[in-house]
Amino acid sequence: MTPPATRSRSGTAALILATAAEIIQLKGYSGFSYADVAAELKITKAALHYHFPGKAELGEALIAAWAARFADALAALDAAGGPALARLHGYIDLHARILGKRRMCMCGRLAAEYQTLPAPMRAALVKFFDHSQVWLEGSLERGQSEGTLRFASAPRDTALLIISALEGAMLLAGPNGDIERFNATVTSLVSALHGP
Amino acid sequence: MTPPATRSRSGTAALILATAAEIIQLKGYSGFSYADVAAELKITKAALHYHFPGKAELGEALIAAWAARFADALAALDAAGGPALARLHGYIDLHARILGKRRMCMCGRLAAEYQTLPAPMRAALVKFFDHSQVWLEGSLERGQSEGTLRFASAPRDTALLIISALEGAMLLAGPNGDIERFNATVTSLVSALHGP
DNA sequence: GTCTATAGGCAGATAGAC
DNA sequence: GTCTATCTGCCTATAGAC
Repeated sequence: MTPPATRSRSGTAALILATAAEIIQLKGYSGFSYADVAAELKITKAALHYHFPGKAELGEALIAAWAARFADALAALDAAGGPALARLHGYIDLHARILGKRRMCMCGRLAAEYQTLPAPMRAALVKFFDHSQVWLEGSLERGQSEGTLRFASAPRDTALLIISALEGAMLLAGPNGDIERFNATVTSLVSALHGP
Repeated sequence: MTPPATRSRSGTAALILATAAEIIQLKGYSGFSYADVAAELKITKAALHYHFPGKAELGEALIAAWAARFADALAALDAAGGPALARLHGYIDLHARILGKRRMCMCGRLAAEYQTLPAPMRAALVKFFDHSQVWLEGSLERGQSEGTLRFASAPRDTALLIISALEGAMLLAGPNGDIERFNATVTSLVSALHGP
């Protein structure tokens, strides 16, 4: 049995990834430091450099781990094989769960810093969002042929709208702290995809 | 005649605000420094501290100036007195124009960093987004009674959806660099508010 | 208003002992 | 694998001359 990518590293490396992800969701890439992670794990900065040579490499590994977890979640929704509307709600719930922990999507948070990120991190981010878009596009096409979803624009453009709305809603939930606002936005989005 | 808030400061202060806004849109609040602004304006950091005592105060002034410009633009749309759909397109165009300069909404960019911002900046951000929401809500109600806009959820929730989608679309335009993606997202959004 | 000079702190990173 | 110790550089901010 091949272990998942996230666990192919040593135990400490996995702890570092988990801790760094939390801190990045809070402070962003430019705002977090090896010192933050080291203090949280009660090890030294030098130990971090043993596992990840530099901040850029840690950043890459973080996106890769996040993307892998997200891909697993989408694959689980595929395996469940429900109707398109259920898949859509499953996708939305992935985001709602993150917000429930009072954080935002790590990749959305990093996307805000895109212009200042090292090239490998940029590429990984683009790949992450592309994957979501393709998955959603498939679900939307299915919903359209089932007749359970109604939308006027192309499935691809509608997928972009869904991703944008969810990431944007998480962005605005910060300033309000208010999950109710996120839910209201999502309800509005879903009803727009139902058609009247 | 009372000069507008943005120009009540000296010429240098206005230059600092304009330059700092550009840099913050690129690097964010935690990523930008007095050194960046000073270098761009070819003055010293100490001169900046004369006009704005610290980074937090500069940050506050930046949001205030941005909000004032945005409010002026919305007031101009009010004065134009067009139909609801035109108001909506006007609101969207404000964002498209920013993206056309390869930047994103400064307040959206700052919202991503909300958790690490000083309290006065947080409060100013909340106020900014609330103002947009109220303005949109009014436009949506008008469109609904005119019959030019059709949407199933409450005007307030639909306003939240619009703001979220636009901010999210700008967020995702970074990773793609691609204005076409933004436009596709917006088209999808508008068609969802037309009803079929 | 703008400058030089500098303080004090934290960043990312490395060398080498254990 | 983890540590101590240290380097270099940039950060925010201040004092005081011009």
